[in-house]
Amino acid sequence: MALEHAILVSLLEQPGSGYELAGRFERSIGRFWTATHQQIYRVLRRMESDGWVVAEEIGQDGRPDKRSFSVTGLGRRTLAEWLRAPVQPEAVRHELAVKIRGAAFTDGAGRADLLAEVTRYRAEHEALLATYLNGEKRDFPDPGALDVGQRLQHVVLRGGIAYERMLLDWLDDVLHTLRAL
Amino acid sequence: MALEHAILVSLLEQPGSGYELAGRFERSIGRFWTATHQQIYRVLRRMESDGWVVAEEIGQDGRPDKRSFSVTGLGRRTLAEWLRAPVQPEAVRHELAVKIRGAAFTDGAGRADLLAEVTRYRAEHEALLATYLNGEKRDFPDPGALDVGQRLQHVVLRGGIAYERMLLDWLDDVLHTLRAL
DNA sequence: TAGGCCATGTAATCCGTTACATGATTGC
DNA sequence: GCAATCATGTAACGGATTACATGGCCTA
Repeated sequence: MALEHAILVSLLEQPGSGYELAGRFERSIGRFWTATHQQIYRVLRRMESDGWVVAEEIGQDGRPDKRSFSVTGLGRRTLAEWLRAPVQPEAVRHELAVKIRGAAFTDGAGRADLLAEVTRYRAEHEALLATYLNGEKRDFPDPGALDVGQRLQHVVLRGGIAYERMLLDWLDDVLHTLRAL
Repeated sequence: MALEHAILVSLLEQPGSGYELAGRFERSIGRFWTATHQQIYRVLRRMESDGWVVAEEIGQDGRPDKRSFSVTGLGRRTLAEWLRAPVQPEAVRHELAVKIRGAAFTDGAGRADLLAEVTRYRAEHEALLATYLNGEKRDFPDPGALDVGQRLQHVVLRGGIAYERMLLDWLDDVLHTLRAL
């Protein structure tokens, strides 16, 4: 129910085409809201017909034409209204936790497999933390000299970093627990 | 794609009716996998016709009859197979992060509203942490004397506790950042 | 007597995922 | 020559959400 709003925020930060938005959802915004290009094009069409965004046709040579979207006054007001509404309780879907509790009903081989999988998962998140820390160094080298938008982007990134650190610590706890069974 | 598996784990821990499962998804399992009773009944019907679970009709007086489900051998094997598969990358949906970045495009009143909302959200999660800690004291008073299933349930609960603590710290960071704008 | 709990469902709609489709350009 | 990137879509399916429906019992 909030892909529209994530798109509005992204387009306010920087206007762009559906393709460019899909790229951002793969990178920065994807840290806290995921979407595929199919979803983005569909929602963008609806947002356009509702007057939340307008497209500017940009002819390019050597490249397909693109439609660059910007947020209208109505879109801005719609976002402001949504910002005032309470945060909806989020749908939790933590597959690894289900698997860990499920490990009580497998044999030793199954548990060894889970241990290997947790190790792999941990390495993935260690790499993700490294890219976050890299991005922080690159984008916010001097935290004292940031404008409002950058300070807000930075605090969200710090949330991602805190989450990954917490996750790595907990995965170590999980590995110890599985080894000690 | 894994509600089935969450239900299998829950029914292996303790057989029960659709209604009872819905209650568990509101309480303990809902910490890492949410589902409504409508979803549960639908999936349960499919699982029954696939032979993953069997129902036992229990007539009750003064109460509607209920159908108590247990996991079959096939259900157990299906779960074991799923446990061996890699964890799917999770779909992230962090509405609050979208709102924080969106706050760059509102006025002072909008930001004051967001600050109030973050404060409310923080209180909610403080209460949630308290219930987790309470549950930990109640269900795992002596961590040295637990069977395999309990140790796994405990490590998952510790994950929830670590998450809530991390979240509260980050929300303090967010509140400071919003106040300093 | 009103509201909450036990117990199970149907129907409509919306959202998300997966697969498929097109076509030019640039770099290895 | 092949793969990746840019750029935009359609179609089918399945999962999730929301609303509605039934009905008896128990407690304040």
